[in-house]
Amino acid sequence: MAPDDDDSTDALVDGLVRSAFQVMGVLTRLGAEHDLSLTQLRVLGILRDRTLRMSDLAAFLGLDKSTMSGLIARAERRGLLTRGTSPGDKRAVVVLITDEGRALIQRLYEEGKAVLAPATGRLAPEQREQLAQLLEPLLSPPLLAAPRPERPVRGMP
Amino acid sequence: MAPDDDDSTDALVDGLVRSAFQVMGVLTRLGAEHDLSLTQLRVLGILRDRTLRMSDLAAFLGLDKSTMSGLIARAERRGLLTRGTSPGDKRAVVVLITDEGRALIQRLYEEGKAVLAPATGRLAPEQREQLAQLLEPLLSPPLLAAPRPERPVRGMP
DNA sequence: TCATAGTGATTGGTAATGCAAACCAACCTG
DNA sequence: CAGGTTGGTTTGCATTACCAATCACTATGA
Repeated sequence: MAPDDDDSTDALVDGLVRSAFQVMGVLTRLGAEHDLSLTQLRVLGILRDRTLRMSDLAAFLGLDKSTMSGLIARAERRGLLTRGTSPGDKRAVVVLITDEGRALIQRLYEEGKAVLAPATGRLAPEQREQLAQLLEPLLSPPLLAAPRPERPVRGMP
Repeated sequence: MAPDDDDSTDALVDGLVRSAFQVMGVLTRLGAEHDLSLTQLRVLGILRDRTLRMSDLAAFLGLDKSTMSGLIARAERRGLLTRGTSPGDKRAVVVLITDEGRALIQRLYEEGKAVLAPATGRLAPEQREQLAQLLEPLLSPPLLAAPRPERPVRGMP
């Protein structure tokens, strides 16, 4: 059934899942310290260098459109995001990050790096580079639906 | 401030965070198909080869003890877990996985491997092995609190 | 030994998250 | 321009998660 049902895949999946939970744990804790849920944190990360419409954002996050409304509303109420109307389509709502939101996510990113430093520091710089490169192929075509990005994507998804 | 404030760390953190979100997306979707939340899925994964008390489980997951009660109650209602009393301490409640729970998490693990196969398959077996090995140092001493494990931990955390 | 402090778990209250269904508004197609 | 589609919001519901308070049992010390 599985095309690569060997030990190397087992060990890899195991490591990926464990590292994912570890990273999520860090992000959850870090976000909580700033009253940000994981999803809100992610929204800010996505919008840091992009502007998306509600439905694109929903597709990106794998969430229902209706979920977005409340999510964006709360973030907007806190001044982290703003709603704007799309010039081309009067129905569409584009979500923009505010300066305050940008500052917050930037700060969180720095904090995240610092928290992960004890872990990443266990690798030599060449190893870090190698690890990042090995992860790349796993990320390129996302397994989950992503909206048509206007430009190549970089940074926290 | 950060001890390794270089490009290799930036790229690595970026890759780790993105892969984490990707993995979580897969697990969330997979779990949802079986009416399992991410946390429930994780609980099953943890208890697959272990038996823990409520508070240990809470510490492991980084959640409040009170959160566990409802979580375990729902899983118990579905027949995936059972509560038992600790022999040594009559206050303590140990949580055990049932055969049904074990079968479910095993099935999910297989499905997870299958879903991730297109991604992991982009790497050659040696690369997979190498990636798993590079991840290992990041995982060994967890950044978040973990309960005193009675025996070395393996498998989905 | 027995009162008291501490630990393990549950309960009740509140907020956030997420889905589904119903809905309105704007677009698009014939 | 009528009918269908798409983009968002609203409402209702279950789950998740926290905190504070509570109950049950354990452990401690006078």
